[in-house]
Amino acid sequence: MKEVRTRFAPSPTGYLHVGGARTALFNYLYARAQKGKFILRIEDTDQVRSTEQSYHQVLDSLKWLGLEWDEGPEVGGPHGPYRQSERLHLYKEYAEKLIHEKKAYPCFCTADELDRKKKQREAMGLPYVYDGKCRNLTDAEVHEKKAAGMEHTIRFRTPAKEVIVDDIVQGSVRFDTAIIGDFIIVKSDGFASYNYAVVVDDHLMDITHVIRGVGHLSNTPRQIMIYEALGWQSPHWAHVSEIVGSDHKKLSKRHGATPITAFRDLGYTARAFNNYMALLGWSSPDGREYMTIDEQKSLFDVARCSKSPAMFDVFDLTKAAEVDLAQASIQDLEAYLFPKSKLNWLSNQHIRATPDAQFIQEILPFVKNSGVVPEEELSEKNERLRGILLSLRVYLDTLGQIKNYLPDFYLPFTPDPKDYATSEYFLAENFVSLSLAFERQIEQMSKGEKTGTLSPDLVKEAISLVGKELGIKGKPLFMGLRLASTGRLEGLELPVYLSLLGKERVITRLKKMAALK
RNA sequence: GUCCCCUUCGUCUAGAGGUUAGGACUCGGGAUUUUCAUUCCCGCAACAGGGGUUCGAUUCCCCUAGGGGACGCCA
Repeated sequence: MKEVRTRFAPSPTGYLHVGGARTALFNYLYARAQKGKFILRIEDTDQVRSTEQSYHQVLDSLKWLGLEWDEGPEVGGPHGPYRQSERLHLYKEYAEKLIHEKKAYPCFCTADELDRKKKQREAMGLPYVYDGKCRNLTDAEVHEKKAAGMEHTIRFRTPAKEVIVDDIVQGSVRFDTAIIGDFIIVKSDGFASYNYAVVVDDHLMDITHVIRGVGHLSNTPRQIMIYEALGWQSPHWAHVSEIVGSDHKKLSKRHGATPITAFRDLGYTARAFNNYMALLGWSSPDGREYMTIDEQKSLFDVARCSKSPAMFDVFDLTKAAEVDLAQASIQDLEAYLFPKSKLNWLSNQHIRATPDAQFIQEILPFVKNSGVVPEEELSEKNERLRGILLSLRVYLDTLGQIKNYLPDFYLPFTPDPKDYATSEYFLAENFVSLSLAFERQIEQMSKGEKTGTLSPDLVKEAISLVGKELGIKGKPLFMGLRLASTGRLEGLELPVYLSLLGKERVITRLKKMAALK
């Protein structure tokens, strides 16, 4: 059987967003599932809008997601070049062939002229189709106009017929070519237009499956006609649903789509993000939702993709309704995230599943970014930091959230009496004696220990001794001590918590809390 | 306006001519955790509406409504 070859073909006219990234993911997963190849091609024939900066941004995003392409920019391959701007000679070659065979023709209509006609039609409420003014120019006329230096485009001579797109996702869809008309395949700047270039490239690159957004479905009959005109075989089509935002509008660069890099900067792992994107429009046969990328690579099938649009339900509209999420800073985006989204749940699951060493390595930049950990302790070898991070990981939906927990372990303790005014454990009569007894026990028991260290076992022992000494047990004992020694009513298991805080900080907190009374 | 597509819990979705319409996230309740989170259990919650076809329709067909997309010398 023929090797499956899929491709992702972004245009470098902006950043990569969820819509495009999910298309890339599907192409990648399908190629992997079929043991085929995944090709990256850059569609930069829009000379006005394509930028080098955008090109790098798109590649960076794909790399972060881990969607490694087998052929394409930077890695090369036997079907190159992989940037359309470097394939101009190919488009020219086949355009000439089409003209020679009278399947395409030069058109000298100006943009202004066309624009005027279009507006007229629209004013009458009619759809615009090219009127075919240049369709039947004689060779002499063409010659003459060219000699006069008139700019021209090349139009495809659309046959009157019905084209059927046989689509893996959408089924059979019929189109009447009368509403398409003769369309431009080469622009007046000599660059191929999308519908033409994509056919030449896909054919020459031996693409077997075109997986893309359903927005392209209505372009497909044009492409099929070109395949036919050139005597080539069409690839298999798979038009997957679009992704819409919480407002039910398609995600696009102009409309609320957040750059992929923003999710990286927020502290989502690529593993979690891919998992979430895979679930947008696709479901695994057994219904499993938490999946590693390897599982996705073996399970993915474009035939299981849904036709109806999927909502990227990650931002809280009640907070972000009037905001342009595409422009928002990371800080702002964080505030607009819906804290209980499925993405966050998946992200938390993936963070927990990450091997320790990898987790530490991945979170370190975010730890650094929090700005509260001293430079000399900012290392994956630092035992205390490792302990803190590993203990805290179950709380994290994103790696970026670590900054909410770190100050407690690294910044000076400054309790505010107001916070405790109504706390039953603080108000308890024995609060101070509990505190004093605990401090004494800790001091006494840790005499022989290394400076600063406080083992969980030692803390456990101290707690029970204090309980016996003062005749307190149960919740009042544990919660009282928790408040007295940490200043908080929630957090890690107390012995672990205090051990990570270290002896000095615990003693300081005990003193400060007791002094508040 | 023309053409195309879509519509199952709030969200992601499974499903199939006969099911108590299933799962996941969220939410509510309970248990465990001497705290919070976790974990576990239980629960709330859906086939857009109207016509057909059929013994039987949420599933097939038509219409309506709503939504989306395409109608470029953008991709």
